[in-house]
Amino acid sequence: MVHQDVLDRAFAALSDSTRRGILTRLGEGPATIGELAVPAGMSLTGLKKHVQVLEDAGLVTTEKVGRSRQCSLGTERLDDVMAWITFYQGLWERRLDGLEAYFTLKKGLDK
Amino acid sequence: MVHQDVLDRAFAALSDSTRRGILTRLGEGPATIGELAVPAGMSLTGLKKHVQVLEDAGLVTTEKVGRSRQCSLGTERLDDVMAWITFYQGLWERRLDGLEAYFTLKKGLDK
DNA sequence: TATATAGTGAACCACATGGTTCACCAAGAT
DNA sequence: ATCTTGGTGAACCATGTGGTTCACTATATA
Repeated sequence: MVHQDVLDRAFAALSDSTRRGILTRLGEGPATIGELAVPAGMSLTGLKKHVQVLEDAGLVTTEKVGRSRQCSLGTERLDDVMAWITFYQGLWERRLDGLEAYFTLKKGLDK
Repeated sequence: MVHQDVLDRAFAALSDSTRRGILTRLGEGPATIGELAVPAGMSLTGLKKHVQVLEDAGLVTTEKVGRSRQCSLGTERLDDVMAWITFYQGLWERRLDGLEAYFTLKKGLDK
């Protein structure tokens, strides 16, 4: 799928624990590819790809400084992701309400 | 990756708009594979696979009734997903605080 | 200037994903 | 008893993903 919307890319970027780890690390401040690669136990090339995915999703910004690349948390605040989750939880709660209504009705009919 | 944790599976399941559409539809009440396949413009087999992904993530439960299969919203409330997003937004806000502190400091030094 | 270091791109690999068709089975309808 | 319908599993296909190695560039450092 070449054409993914913002939600697709954001959710996909977050579906990997290595990438979530990178975000967590960057929450403490910027880091280079190498500094991120060591704790991830991964090659520079491999880690770079993860950063690319995060950058495409707007979760990370990078800047080449000297011979290394500084990675920082990006501009995407995940508001849309949060909104979708909240929306879903609304559906879910209403589903529960429906079940409760059903059982209440059933109880009423039983007695 | 065979061993995915709950977050991995949940985020991955939500990273596809067809699947998010299925969840939205199921928020209005249960539906069969066929009823879900029509609006998705997809074969029964294709749609069944999406439902399987959602079921593996705990987002959907299904039950065979007669010759059709009833799909409903599952037990996964996405609390952990919500928690992660909230955690991330915390990181992000603190990052902003850091920038603000920096500029405040810089301003102080400039004058 | 020579050497070490940080990152990058291309090529490759195994496996996952998102879809299809086809053959089949079980359950309803006639 | 036959026919139709809803769903399923297997096989297949193209593309994506998560990782590697290797050759290379560009920047520091000695």
